[in-house]
Amino acid sequence: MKPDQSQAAIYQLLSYFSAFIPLSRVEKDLLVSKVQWKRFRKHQFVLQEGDVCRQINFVISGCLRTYKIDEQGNIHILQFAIENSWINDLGSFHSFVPSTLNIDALEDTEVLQISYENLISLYTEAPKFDKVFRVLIENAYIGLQKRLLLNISSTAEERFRSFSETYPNLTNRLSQVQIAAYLGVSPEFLSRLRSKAAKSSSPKP
Amino acid sequence: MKPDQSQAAIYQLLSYFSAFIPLSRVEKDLLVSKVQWKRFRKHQFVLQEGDVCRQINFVISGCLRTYKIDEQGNIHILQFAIENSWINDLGSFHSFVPSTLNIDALEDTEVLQISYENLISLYTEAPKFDKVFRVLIENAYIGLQKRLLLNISSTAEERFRSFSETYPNLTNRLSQVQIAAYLGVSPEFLSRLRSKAAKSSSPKP
DNA sequence: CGCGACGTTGATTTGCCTCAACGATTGTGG
DNA sequence: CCACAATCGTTGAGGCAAATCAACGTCGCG
Repeated sequence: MKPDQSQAAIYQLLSYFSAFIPLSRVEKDLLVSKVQWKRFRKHQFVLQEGDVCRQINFVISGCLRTYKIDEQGNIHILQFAIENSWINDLGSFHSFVPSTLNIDALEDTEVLQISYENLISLYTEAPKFDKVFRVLIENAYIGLQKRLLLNISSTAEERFRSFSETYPNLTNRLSQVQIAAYLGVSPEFLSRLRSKAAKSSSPKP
Repeated sequence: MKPDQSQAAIYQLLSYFSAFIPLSRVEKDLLVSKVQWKRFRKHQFVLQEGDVCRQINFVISGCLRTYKIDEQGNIHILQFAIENSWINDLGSFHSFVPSTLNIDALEDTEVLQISYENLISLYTEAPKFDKVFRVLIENAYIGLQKRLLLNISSTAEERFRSFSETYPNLTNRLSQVQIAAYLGVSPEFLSRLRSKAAKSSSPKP
């Protein structure tokens, strides 16, 4: 591990875990020994389509996104990850198959990574992490289910409202192109939705 | 536990687990002591909107569905569960909040249930089940992610083709109304898709 | 038997996309 | 530090995918 920045990053990771489950000194040390600090520049790839996803990523600062490119070349965003979020391609990670997804940086970003081998040994040496990651992924599953439901049952307008309310910070931080690709609408249509929403919320005299 | 049918059900559950992780005699006995056999008639509710989801369900035979009713009264299906599938509302189950989802039976159905208390004690007494359920939910997450991607990036026609290929058995077993509510299209439109697909695959002379 | 779900088909409407053009902003290399 | 390119957000016109509404035959079930 590098000193300096990585020390602060590790402190952040431990705080994150402590917030929802207490870890012993031994467990903390073990965890720290398994993570690796890394930095990505804006536009840099964290994972490229065709490669196997070999580590899970915990974002310390900045912003990453997971997306897929379809046959027509359109981008569809599965997930954004800002500070204190996890991001990776679980399917590829667990089955060692080449990923069909891309992960890249929307801002300069710091992450802590855990490789597959390290994660396995983490589970083996401290089974409590089975529980920790079970809870983490349960929450991710619940969130994903909500999003799917919103997608199959709502109009683009409702999805956008819901997104703005759920992630008010992301709404300013991301460009509309990114948000449109996440909501599954064209940037042009999102623009119309926004102007419509602005009009109805503050009717100019 | 009841004898007879429930014995066969328990055997089925143990086979299911053994297929992807070995369990010791002790772990098997513990698991068995935590489950309860139950039967639901066609149309019967397993979970109703407004109630807290208090157990997870493993389907032995038959078919259940999770769905949501929107403001206009339309039904949107999140999941079907046939033999050897799990079904429940995880969000409600873990947070003790009233569910916004319904689960009911599309056929007469047998399940094995594990209550919240029993699941917690199962985790406590045999931490290996943390790992077991971590893996289960990881797989569920991966599947859900695929479905979401399909929904935001594909036309109804592609989604239907994908569904037919992924679940050929369900395609016959379920009514088109159910499949339409799962795919997020109107039953009428699904009907048109089907007739179009039939035409193109076997062009009548 | 009769009633209500189901599947089908037609006509019309609508939510959203595509293509295109335009300023405003960003960023990049000379 | 400026010039030029690239990206972004906006707006308009036209088109397509899918919803809606409606009518009709069929089937299973009480």
